[in-house]
Amino acid sequence: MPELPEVETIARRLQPLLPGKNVTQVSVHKQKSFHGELEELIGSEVVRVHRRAKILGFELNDGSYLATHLKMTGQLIYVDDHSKVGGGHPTADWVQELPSSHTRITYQLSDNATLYFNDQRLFGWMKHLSEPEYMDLFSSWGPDINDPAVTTEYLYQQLQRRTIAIKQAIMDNKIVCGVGNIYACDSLNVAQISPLRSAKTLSKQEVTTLLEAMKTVIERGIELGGTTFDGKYLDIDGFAGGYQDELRVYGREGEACPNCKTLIEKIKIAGRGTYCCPGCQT
DNA sequence: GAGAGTGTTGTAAC
DNA sequence: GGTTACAACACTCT
Repeated sequence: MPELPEVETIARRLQPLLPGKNVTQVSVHKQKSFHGELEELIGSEVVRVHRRAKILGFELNDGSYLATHLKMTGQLIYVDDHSKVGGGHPTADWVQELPSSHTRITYQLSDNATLYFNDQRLFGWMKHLSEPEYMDLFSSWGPDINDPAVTTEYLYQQLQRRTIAIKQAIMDNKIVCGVGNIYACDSLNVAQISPLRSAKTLSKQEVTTLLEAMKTVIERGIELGGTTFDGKYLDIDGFAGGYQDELRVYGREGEACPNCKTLIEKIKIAGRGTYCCPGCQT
């Protein structure tokens, strides 16, 4: 499930690979997954790979952008050169079989490189946008969680206006971007705050603790290359991330809390599975 | 074999 | 404006 660390990992891996390459051919296998005019894309050169919130943007040489949101099951897989067995960029074995039944778009690039957009559940998308259209994607959103603009003061002011559960609040893009279900659960466990607490009841000290926990957990997620569950998130070479081995509470119902050894519970908040410790998260 | 659960986000309704 | 419910979808699990 791509959240900020997963998308950031993809951006960092693609940045040294894509700039300077041209789009030579595009095959859209599922019309729903692609928005824009294909003809305008052919011949474009990738200038830069960029992430904002959970959106990945490829800046092109004409000033337009190819933007993508992976939603829950999207993957971007990069293959250096299918004809070079064992050469070039290393990939998982199954990558050699692409395109698969879940491949929605295939981009042929110069130097025989290929970029596959796979998306099992068809929620994800790729859009070719002008610069203003691209910027407009973010117009109603707050800053990224790892943006220095997200200070205790900022977050505290935002939370003071909300009566919703704190877990829901930190996942709200209008407040702060990039915190998904997995990292929200883990951050609240680090901060020892109950996900059920109404947002406005947090003291300034608790907001400070929570913010630090969120930034630390997200940073650790980036360091380890993201979280892979059931193969739903994969890096550009088809391999899994590493954070799932360090998860504190997410997906660990019935296991001991890393803080106090109380058994972790699974509850539901706003229709989303939520894992927390009834012992130390108050 | 039917039904529920999964997770992100925009939208519509309150 | 905040909050809530739901739709978009395919696949797994009960």
